[in-house]
Amino acid sequence: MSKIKVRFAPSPTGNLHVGNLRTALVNYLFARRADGHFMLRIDDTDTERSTPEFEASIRADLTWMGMEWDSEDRQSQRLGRYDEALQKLVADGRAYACYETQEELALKRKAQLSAGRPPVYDRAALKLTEAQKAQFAAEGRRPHWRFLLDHSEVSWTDMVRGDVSYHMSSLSDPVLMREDGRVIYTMASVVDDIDHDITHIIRGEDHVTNSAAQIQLFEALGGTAPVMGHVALLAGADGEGLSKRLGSLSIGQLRDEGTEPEALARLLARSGTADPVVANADMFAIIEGFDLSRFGRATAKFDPAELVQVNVKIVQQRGFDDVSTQLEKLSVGGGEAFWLAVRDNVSTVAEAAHWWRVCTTPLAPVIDSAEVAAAAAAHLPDGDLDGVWGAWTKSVSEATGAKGRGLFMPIRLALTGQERGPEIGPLLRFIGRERILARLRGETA
RNA sequence: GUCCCGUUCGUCUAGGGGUCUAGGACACCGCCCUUUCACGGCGGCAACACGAGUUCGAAUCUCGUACGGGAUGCCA
Repeated sequence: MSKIKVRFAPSPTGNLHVGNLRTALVNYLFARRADGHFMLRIDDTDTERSTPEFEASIRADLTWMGMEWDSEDRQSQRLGRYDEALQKLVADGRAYACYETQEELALKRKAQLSAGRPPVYDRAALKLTEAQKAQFAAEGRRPHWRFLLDHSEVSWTDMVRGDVSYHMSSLSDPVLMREDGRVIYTMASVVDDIDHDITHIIRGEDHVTNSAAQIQLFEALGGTAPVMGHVALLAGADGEGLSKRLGSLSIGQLRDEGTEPEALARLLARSGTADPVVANADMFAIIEGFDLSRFGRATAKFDPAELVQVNVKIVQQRGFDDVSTQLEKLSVGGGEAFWLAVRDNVSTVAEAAHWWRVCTTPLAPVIDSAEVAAAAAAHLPDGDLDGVWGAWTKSVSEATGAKGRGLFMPIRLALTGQERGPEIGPLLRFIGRERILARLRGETA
């Protein structure tokens, strides 16, 4: 048994959304789990829509998620191979030239549809005589090429869907090469998978009919089809397809909103399975627990609210070393002590900046109890403010008789202006004596 | 239109004829803990899309209906 090798093959015609990223992640985890090889393949044969910017964005997203690839290739560098493959197919009688224009084909489809028949290509080009083809050539018309499907039943055992079979007669012969000589994904992908020795193809269920046709292509090209796995698609929280709302679930936006990569990975690796989403940032644990056969066949919903919940837990587990660079960028000071003081009260790392501002920039205090505030000001211990919280509040309590919430809430409101937040004690040294006293007097400071 | 696939607590799902008064996780609610919030502990609420059929017995098998997703490109 050769080593397992999978690939993620995005086309740089747009930014990744959670659905795409999930496909990438599933491949990545499958490879890592099996100690296999994870390849990145850039499917850039659609030169009209592919851009270097999208490609850079895709790479950035994968890297951000921690999915290193073991090798990479791009289809635009392998054009010669596709021509060779087409030649072989033509020689073997499995590919044939077609001369219909796109308008003619569209018309044909429409007619079939209104006649209540499936819009399958009628293979009219197969009946063209040599003279007719010569005539087209003389007119300067160039052919596009189709794969001659064997109208049998194709079946395979799918890694997530079990036994699948398709009657190929309900499919159109797929176009392999455009009129202008550019290769179509259907063939390029198969040629690549053969040349790269891909052993398992894992992709979304939107590819099942592709897979059926491609299995015949693999065989026609002298290879055997890899093991297939089609995971159910992800839908938005409302159940609608993800592609319809690219913007709201783009990886870039999630990242900007403070999503931690491990949170996304955790959720994406588990949604569609029965396994609980564990908020643990350990990527190794995610790999260990990954099992493709646990994925269901039903469309899973991706709920951003759940992502937020997982994310909060991941953030609160972050050690200072994990976030120091980010805090620096946010101009949050205070070092490890500050992070430890606030991390249980933030839902994103960026929110630490909020509490840093509360501590270090002027705010309007809320004086809920003038008596407690005055006593607090009077009893604030001299010297280092670290660790004085207990003694300080005790003396304030003795002086005023205030206890519990009645004691702590006025101090919290005076010092932070808010009812909720991190424990006050560890924050004192960051607010500073002067500011504490001023705020207790009700002054904006 | 045609072809695939799907439909179990709010969500992700377990389950493949009797063990299902349907299990788990997350969410939610309550209680406990607590010097805010959170964490943690304990408990609770809550689902087999609908209709026929097969069977002694159906969440599980069959058919139909409804709804949803995908495919049906000289996109990937």
